[in-house]
Amino acid sequence: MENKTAKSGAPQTDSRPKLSRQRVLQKALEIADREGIQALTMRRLAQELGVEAMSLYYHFANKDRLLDGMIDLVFAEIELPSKGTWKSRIRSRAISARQALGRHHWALGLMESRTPPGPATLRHHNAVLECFRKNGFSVAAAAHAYSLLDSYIYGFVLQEFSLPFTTSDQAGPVAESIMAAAGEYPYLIEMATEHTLKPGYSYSDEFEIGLEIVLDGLGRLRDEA
Amino acid sequence: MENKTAKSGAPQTDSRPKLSRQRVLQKALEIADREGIQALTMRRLAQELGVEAMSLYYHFANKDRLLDGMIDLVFAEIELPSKGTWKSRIRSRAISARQALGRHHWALGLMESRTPPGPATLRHHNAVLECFRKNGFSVAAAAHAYSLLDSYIYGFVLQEFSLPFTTSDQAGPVAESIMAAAGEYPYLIEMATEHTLKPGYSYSDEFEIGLEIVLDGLGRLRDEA
DNA sequence: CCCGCTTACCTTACAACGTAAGGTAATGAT
DNA sequence: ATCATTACCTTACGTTGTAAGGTAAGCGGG
Repeated sequence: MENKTAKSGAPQTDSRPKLSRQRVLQKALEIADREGIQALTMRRLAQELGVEAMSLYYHFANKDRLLDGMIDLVFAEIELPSKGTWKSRIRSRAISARQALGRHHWALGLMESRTPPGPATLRHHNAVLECFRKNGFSVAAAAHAYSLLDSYIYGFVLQEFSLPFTTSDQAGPVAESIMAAAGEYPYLIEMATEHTLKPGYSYSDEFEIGLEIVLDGLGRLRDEA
Repeated sequence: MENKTAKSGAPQTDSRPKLSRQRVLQKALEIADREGIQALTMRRLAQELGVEAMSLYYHFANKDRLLDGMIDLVFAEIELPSKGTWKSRIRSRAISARQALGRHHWALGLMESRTPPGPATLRHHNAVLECFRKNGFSVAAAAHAYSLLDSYIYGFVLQEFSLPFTTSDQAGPVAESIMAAAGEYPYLIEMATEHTLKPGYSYSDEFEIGLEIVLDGLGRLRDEA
């Protein structure tokens, strides 16, 4: 016990709580964004909040519930535009979704094995479905559309962050190790030398290209039924 | 030391190694598939292989390298069909990819933060690119096509497994908790009652629907250039 | 005024984790 | 016969999530 002469650290002279669900969640996001999800430990989180680890368990049943809350916060960041054609609205919400998931790229890794979606997530999905349904999509078509669209968004972000590089000028070491096994992968090499390694290339740019193809597909889906 | 009178367990009377990269990786896959990735600990894995935990470190520098190997094994399971039109070949490899990722649905969660791709992964990507390039896709078009296609596949699997249910008859408790917040999410409820909760519905069926839309888009992409 | 309840945080403790450091028995080469 | 290499084991350490229970402050009712 090298912990003060009398009692514990700061005996809570103020009456107001130091912690709150929101404060904890925000700090958790901050740590995960800054140093990766593996750096987010209960002790570390507590420390940055100026409390002890076990205090967090007053606000969250366990770490998984905290992670659930973090995911819901990410979904809350995705904006649902209210103006324009259905296509432009869906497009800008897709771009916003990619940005949000990109800012917190630990989020996708947490999605497997998550419990029931939080309120922000539900509100979000509801709003997107509303956009489809109010613009000529049948219920079935809306289901197909939403599945395709979000699959594309999630998958793209996943690939974007599992890629060892994003822009051509940071591709050095990886490219070399692939080139090392030279003749084995001719088409990979062609792609690298003639496309992805060209100056100015950035995988991020692929997002909107694919998105337009998806949106065209959704339009056709709508007009068929 | 309650560990035998003389020495340790089985003093390795046989000359042949009990362990090998492949044997370890296969058992690791098995455990992760059976009980989830969080059940895959070095001690547990070693135990099921009949050795001690530290023995694994002779074959893998650390746990991350083992996880890398597991991912490469998953990619090795994806078959690359060699017959048919480009569309049918790409389609069946997409279906195969979904199946492989579905059999090992921890794989996607590991993809973030992975080190350079393994040989099976490289061979796989090379083969898919070959299929595009030999069938009228320009280098740029092949890049777009591959990005879109795999984004869709990865994203779909991700959604499929982050969904709390897959078929309509196991949707009970989740549906109820959403219905509880009744008026809040009208379009979510419409979707549920008129589509996803209908008997016979299975989200898995959405995959091929979206896939056809994607494939159509790829065809148009090819023919434009 | 005091007494007990609730709220919000703390202390201690533990089992399980990844793995560093070093040991050892068998095999193969010289 | 010697010695290095291979393949596995023992022990130990620091870190993790969290169970169990403690405590101090504020509040409401008698």
